[in-house]
Order: sequence, then C-alpha cells, then structure tokens
Amino acid sequence: MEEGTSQSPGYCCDTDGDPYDARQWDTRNDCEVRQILDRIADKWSLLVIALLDRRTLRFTELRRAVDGVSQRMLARTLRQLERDGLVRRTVHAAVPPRVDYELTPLGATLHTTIRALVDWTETHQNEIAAARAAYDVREAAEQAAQEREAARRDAIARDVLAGRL
Amino acid sequence: MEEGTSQSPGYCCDTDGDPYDARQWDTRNDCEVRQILDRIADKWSLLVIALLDRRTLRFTELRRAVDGVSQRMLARTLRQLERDGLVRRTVHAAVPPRVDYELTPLGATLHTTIRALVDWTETHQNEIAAARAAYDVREAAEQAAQEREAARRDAIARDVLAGRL
DNA sequence: CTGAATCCCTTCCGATACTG
DNA sequence: CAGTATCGGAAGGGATTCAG
Repeated sequence: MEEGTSQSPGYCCDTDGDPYDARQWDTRNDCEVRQILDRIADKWSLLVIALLDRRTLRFTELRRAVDGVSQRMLARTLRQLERDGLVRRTVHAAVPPRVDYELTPLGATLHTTIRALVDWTETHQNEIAAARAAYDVREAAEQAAQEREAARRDAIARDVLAGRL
Repeated sequence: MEEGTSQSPGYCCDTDGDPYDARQWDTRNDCEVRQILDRIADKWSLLVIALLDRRTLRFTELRRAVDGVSQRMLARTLRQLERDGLVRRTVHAAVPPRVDYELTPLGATLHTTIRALVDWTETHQNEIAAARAAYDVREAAEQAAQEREAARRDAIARDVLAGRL
C-alpha cells in the first residue's frame, strides 16, 4: 500500500486543557472531523460524489466524466470513498471485467450537503471575483506608492551625499 | 510573492462539447467553482472562518486558537481570505502593532454553509469510522485468503515438480 | 476493462531567520 | 506584534508499465 492508514505525528488531539471557546466548534473537535473533511472536500471526491448522484457509473465512465483526473487518482479516490462507506463498489465477474460505482445512502446524504456548499460558491463566485479584482488593484496601487516613496528617498539621499562632497 | 495568481496549465475549462449531463453540476462549471471550493474548503480557511464567527481576533489570537498552524500558513490563509472578500483586515497604527481580523458579511454567509458541512461530518463520523473498520477487516481477510491460496498453489507446484524429477 | 506499481517532477508546508 | 524570505523535507499527482 502506498500510503498507510496512520496519520503524520502531531496531527491530532493533544490539546486537552484550554476550554477556550464553548460557543462553537473549537480546535479540539477537529481531530476527527478535520481529517474526514479533508477527504470529502477533496477536489476529486467532490466531483465523484456529484456525478454519482442517483445513478451508477463504471470506472471508465467516471474517468471520462471527470475529465482531467488520472486513472491513478480516480482509483485512489474511489478506494477511499469506498472505505469511508460513501460509495459502493460492485465487481461483475465478466470478460471484459466491469465494475460499477454508486452512492451508498450515507453518500447520498453527503451529496445534499456538498451541494449546498457548491451552490453557495456558484451564487457568490462573482462577488469573490470582484473582491479579488479590487484587492489586486489596491495591492498594485500600494506597491506603486511604495516604489515612488523609495525612489524619493533615494533621490534625497543622493542629493545629501552630493551636497556633502 | 512565492506563488503567483495564475493557475497551473490545463487546470481550467477546455471541454466545450459533451453536453453530457444537464441535471447537475457537470465538469464544465467547475472551472471557477472548483478553484474557489478548494480555497474555502481548505483546512485552515475552514477553521479561521469558524473562529471568526461574530467576533474579531488578532493575528496572535488566531494563531493560538488554531493551534497547529504555522505563522506562514496562517498569514497565507488570511491573505487569501482577505483577497476573496471573506475577511476584513484592519491595521491599527500603534506600538506594538495590532491587526484585527473579522468576517465580512459575505464571509458570514459562508460560515452558515460551512457549518452545515461540519455538522454533517460530526453527525456521521461514527458511521464513517465504522465503515472504515469494516473495510479494513474485509481487506485483511481477502489478503489472508489470497496468501493461503498462493501457498496452496505453491505447494501443488512443488509436489508436481517433485513427482516429475 | 480495471486496476496496481513504479518513476519522477511539482507543490505544499513547517522550521528558521530576518524586517518594521 | 505581525508579518516576509528562504530552505529542505514530505506529500501530491501525472505518465507509464505491468497484471488479472
């Protein structure tokens, strides 16, 4: 197996004290949650779950549908989703071999939630694009101002030096 | 700047034909959406948005609260969230310097959605853990069976060879 | 057809050191 | 305090090859 099941050291909970914030999800709860979140929020997992909504697809169909995924990453993604109980894998003994993938009931509930997130993104993507553009403009202006200031200081310093000598 | 704004080549839309699935988010829509999703579904972004719910925090406060983030990643995360218009950054001219971070209205709406995702994860984390355990058991059993089978074949082959010679 | 295994390059990210 | 710059190790991920 390429990667093991174990996490890198220090990834998980060791903060026991510090009851720092009870109003919401604090850092302690993220030990398990964060790891799962990283998995399902993954670029390919998201797409696979999306594409498997209410239907069954074969490996190659998924491969073509996702369009950009390598067979390696698709296989890995599907294996993990299967392991997490979100996708069911059915092997048909046949020649040529045929493997079907479909969402489990658990996976179907995730689809709803993910869908909400994607909807938010679609709804606000223009605002985000606008915010980025505005930010980039501000940053560029600031940088230009700094460069002008630097040039000014440089000129002054040269003048002083010239006056001295 | 360490990483530029531009994406890696071939990351975005080039699939124009293939009107393959109109019922849901197909691959074409993900050009923009996926990129934004990757950003907001990021491990640190998620936590930062969570912690900034309805309050203002300073850099160091966030650093301590997240507990595990490096100053590098926190700074990067905050910069990106600011650029995306999700977080407002306020610099107070003072000694020592003080910088406050808070959610923008846009960021606040994201908080609700993210919260739904995290709630799903918390709700189903036990099911996922169970699924993983079951999967691992099945896999181990399969592997053991394969090894027994291999040993059996090996023994037969040796017997045949011994009979021949 | 459906993968698993290998090679190899790129990106991510933490540790460290340095500015304002 | 609030960052930025640089480096090196680790992980991500594509291309290719092999197997069932």
